[in-house]
Amino acid sequence: MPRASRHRPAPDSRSRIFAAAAAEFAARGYAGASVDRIARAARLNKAMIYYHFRSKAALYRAILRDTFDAIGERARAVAAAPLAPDAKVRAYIELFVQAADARPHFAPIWLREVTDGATHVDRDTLAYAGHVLGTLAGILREGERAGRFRPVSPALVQMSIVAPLMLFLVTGPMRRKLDRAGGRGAAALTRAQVVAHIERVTLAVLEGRIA
Amino acid sequence: MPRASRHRPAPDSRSRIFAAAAAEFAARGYAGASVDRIARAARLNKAMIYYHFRSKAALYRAILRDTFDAIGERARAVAAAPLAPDAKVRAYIELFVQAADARPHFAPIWLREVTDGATHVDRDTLAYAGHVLGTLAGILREGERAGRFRPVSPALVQMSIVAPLMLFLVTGPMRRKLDRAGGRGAAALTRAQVVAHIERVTLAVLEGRIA
DNA sequence: GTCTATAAATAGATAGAC
DNA sequence: GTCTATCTATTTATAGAC
Repeated sequence: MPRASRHRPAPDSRSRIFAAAAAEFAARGYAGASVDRIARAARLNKAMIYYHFRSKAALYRAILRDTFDAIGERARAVAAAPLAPDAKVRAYIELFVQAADARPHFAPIWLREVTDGATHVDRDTLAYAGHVLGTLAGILREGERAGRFRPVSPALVQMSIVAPLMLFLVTGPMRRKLDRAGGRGAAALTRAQVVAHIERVTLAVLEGRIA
Repeated sequence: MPRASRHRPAPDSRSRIFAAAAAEFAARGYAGASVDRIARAARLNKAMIYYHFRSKAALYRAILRDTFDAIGERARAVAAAPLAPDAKVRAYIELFVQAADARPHFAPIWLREVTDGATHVDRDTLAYAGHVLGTLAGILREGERAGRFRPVSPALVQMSIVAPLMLFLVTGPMRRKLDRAGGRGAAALTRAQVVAHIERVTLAVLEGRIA
């Protein structure tokens, strides 16, 4: 979590606001989130939020930016690592799993932001998201040149990776309710199952191993 | 779109509210939607909404219910049709594509509802959603018994089908902005491409054709 | 840095005339 | 069925004391 000034230690209040806001935006979405509730969760009052952040929108953008900085950095590291193409793809998938661990609120926030038509993100953060996709495109191109991958649209691959993962992460409560209201074992699905499935399928498609 | 009474023809105002509300909920989510804006879009005033529907929540639930009625009915038809297991799976996938055509606002609304933790749906509609998943489970079991499918978790299959499709449907504006802010061809992805990919991969997994 | 108090706009919902 | 007017609660945001 970044802070306002690099000269002084981060005041505890700012990071408390940051964490409370991430939880609130994740749970209720941008429109549903209340600055008052964020303040209460951070054990502060509203005025302190406006002391640290220009507005509700600026606070929201700071959270999005923070995550994309982290994902973008890791994505570049994966692309630059001395790994075979298939290992890079696996590492690229792992990257999002780890990002979900480190920032559990990112999946719901980003899913909503996308559904909102990307109306609240700033250009810079959007450019960061573009770079992540660009990194995947680079990995795929490398695999093609090495004769290991078939040509597949990077956007399609990205969606096949991220969509099931995000939806799994977000459907926890819903799957439990579904089971309670009819029982079909949807709640028993594990993250490991989903990730293994994504890795297996993605590499099979890229390596042309689908008969 | 259902109406309040089956004895009199549906008043135009009710269906106008229904359509305007679907668009508003899709664009802004439950919390972000404004009853006032829905009324204006329907060329009516707020009071008329409360004349036809008990509350904002009831209006929202009516929209969810309407779609799940339609999907549930089609799902049952697919399961009961005299088709081979692989054809049934293809038809099951098609079902969601057609539902997205008939009700373009369903994908964003359902994606948000799920992200909200399924807090606004009523039990009955949730049970309907459960039946749809149950139908898929039946198709898969039938394929297993016929020796055509390997055993795979129905919830995992459902997620692999619906997640990329929904995310594709919802990311239109976002993908266009992504291309404008860096250009990676994300906007060029077509629905046909996505659906073909989903069908190919789903059947390959079920039929054990992944080496 | 942290607070209370409050402004100003908007929300969902209702009363009651026609 | 359709309207205007309004009640009440909640929203984002700010002023100003400490």
